[in-house]
Amino acid sequence: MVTIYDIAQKANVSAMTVSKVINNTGRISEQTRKRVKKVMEDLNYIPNSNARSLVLQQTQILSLLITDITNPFYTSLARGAEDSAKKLGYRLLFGNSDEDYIKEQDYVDMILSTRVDGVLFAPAGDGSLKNLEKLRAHNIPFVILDRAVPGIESDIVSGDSRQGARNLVDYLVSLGHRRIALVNGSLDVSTARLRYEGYAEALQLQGIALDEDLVIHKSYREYKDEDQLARLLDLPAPPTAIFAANNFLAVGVIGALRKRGIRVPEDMSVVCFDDLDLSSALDPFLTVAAQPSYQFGAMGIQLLVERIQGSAVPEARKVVLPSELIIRSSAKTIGE
Amino acid sequence: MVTIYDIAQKANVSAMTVSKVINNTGRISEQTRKRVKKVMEDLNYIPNSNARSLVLQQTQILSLLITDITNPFYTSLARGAEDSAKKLGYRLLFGNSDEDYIKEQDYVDMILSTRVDGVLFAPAGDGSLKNLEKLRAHNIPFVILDRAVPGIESDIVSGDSRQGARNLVDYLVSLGHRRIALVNGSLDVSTARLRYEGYAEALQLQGIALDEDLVIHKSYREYKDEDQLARLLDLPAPPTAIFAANNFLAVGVIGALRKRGIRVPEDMSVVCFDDLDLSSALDPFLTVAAQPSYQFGAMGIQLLVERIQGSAVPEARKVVLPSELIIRSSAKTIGE
DNA sequence: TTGAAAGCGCTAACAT
DNA sequence: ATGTTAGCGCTTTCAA
Repeated sequence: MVTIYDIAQKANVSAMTVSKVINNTGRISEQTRKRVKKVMEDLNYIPNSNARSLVLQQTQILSLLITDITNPFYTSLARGAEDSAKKLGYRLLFGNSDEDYIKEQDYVDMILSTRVDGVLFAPAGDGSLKNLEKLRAHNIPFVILDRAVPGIESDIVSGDSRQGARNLVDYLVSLGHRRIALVNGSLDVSTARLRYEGYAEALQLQGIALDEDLVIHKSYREYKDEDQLARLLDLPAPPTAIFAANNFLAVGVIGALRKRGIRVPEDMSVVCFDDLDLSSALDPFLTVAAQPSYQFGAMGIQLLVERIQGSAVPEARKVVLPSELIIRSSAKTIGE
Repeated sequence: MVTIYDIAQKANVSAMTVSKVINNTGRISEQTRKRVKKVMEDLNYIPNSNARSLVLQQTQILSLLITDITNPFYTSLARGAEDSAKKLGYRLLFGNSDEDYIKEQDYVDMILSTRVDGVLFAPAGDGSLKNLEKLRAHNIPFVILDRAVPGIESDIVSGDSRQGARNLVDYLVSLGHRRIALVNGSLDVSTARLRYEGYAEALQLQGIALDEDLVIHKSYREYKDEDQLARLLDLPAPPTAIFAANNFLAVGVIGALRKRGIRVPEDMSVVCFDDLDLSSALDPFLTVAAQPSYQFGAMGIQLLVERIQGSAVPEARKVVLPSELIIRSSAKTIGE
């Protein structure tokens, strides 16, 4: 491998001079600089960033940990993070926890040993607490994405789950629905709790009694489980509308409904949190509370880098990105 | 930061002994091992992988470079790569070139300076040649994904674009179509060339003259450009079916068709290469030649690690993953 | 303007 | 079974 010493020798200077040329530090005569640069090109020299990191005590690497790479919400978020990181001169080390605390922990260990400069962390849920505490114990700056974790104070970029849920339920009520089911994520996850709260609040404000029989808590990823849904539909007074707490659950719900011959929206209205990606453009069908996922990533990196570089950054900044109600055709006026 | 020296001191041993405990090398008495381990835990010690990489001359990092993180094909591929890398003890450094040679080059430089052990490289197109040559010049093992690049001999995992295209066209012909348009990617990309060839071959075998007026070459990502499509539809004898060379182009085509009030499949049949993701489960609509994208990634990592670790690996292994024709409802018998 | 020396955290090779 | 030495490629400090 070509090192600065190879360059130094060929250019008849010291390694130190080469280093200065590379980093544009110190005073170097124009002549020397040119000569060194020439040799670097001739020899195809590429600095070894491991050696650099070792002495500098910083890597210029940021880590992004998400929970589900197949979900367009996170894909788009990743894109925002990547663009932003690139712009700011950082590399992105990428991890996918699959909503699994163990996998998440493995990634935390990897992150720690890589000595990344900071972490953009989308927690799997409340159980992420000890993983985040570990990062903190090692003084790695991090910004939390999407889901708050009780017990951790930090910068966080999140959506407004409560408000988004209320908008969705309000909308359904405005269509005449009163038996509205909630197919929720696990209560172990802050956004699921907030969506549940928003759902409950909206109902209360509309003077509709909350019926716990109409509420299912599963996981954001268990969109294929149809048993619980069956129970919902076999109720003496089944719902006329379903609010799915995320996009995947909505897809699962609709799939299961169709299997039973229940048409959406004719026989059942369905709305959800989070949009689907481009392919839904084929059939702009789902009525959703869409979140600005790209912004989650871009903004997250920005906060993170500010915290890494900035001296006087306020503690625990909370950025809340609003969701947008996009009315399409998966919900309709009741009884029409 | 806690180093092996801190551990060594607390445990009353030398740094070397600590190193041996960490790596399970050399002979260490059970007693010493226990004591050292205890101290490591007490001090929350995490090895510095940069220092390790520097002396070992290997990083245990693999790089994955894809061209479009928003495309489910690559997302799924990334997931396969990630799972596989994790299983084999490698970290994954992730890059997205956006089908852009310049961005791709930036990533190559980053990869080089990180001294990754190997690269899984999905090229943007033929112009990736010099980027791949650069990797080769620096002796970084790589495996190419999806698109062959003329001038580069290497391990490669690709689909069977020619055969997939033929299947799709044959299917359309079997439905009675004879004026079949091709909305293709750029001829700068091997898969686009092969899909074009497959298209042409299928037509010829069916005794249908190829009409270049029915062929459009754009880019795999330009799914929103409607001008060229308009030209196609305004032809004296417009097509009755369209073969889109990838999923995004199909979405664009269908969107544009609908804007003009042309229904799919009633007025126009549409098929494409590559499936959409889960969200298409909502409306299993598109008839596609689906590729096993997860396998692309998983298999790619496997070949890559074999090449990195293995001594006697044959040169330039070519793995071809077949596509599967999935017939849904975006194409129908002509005139029915 | 340039360079020598020391050290970042770790491990291979070689003692003891 | 354990320790000493040297060095991976780079930069900081200080001296020339």
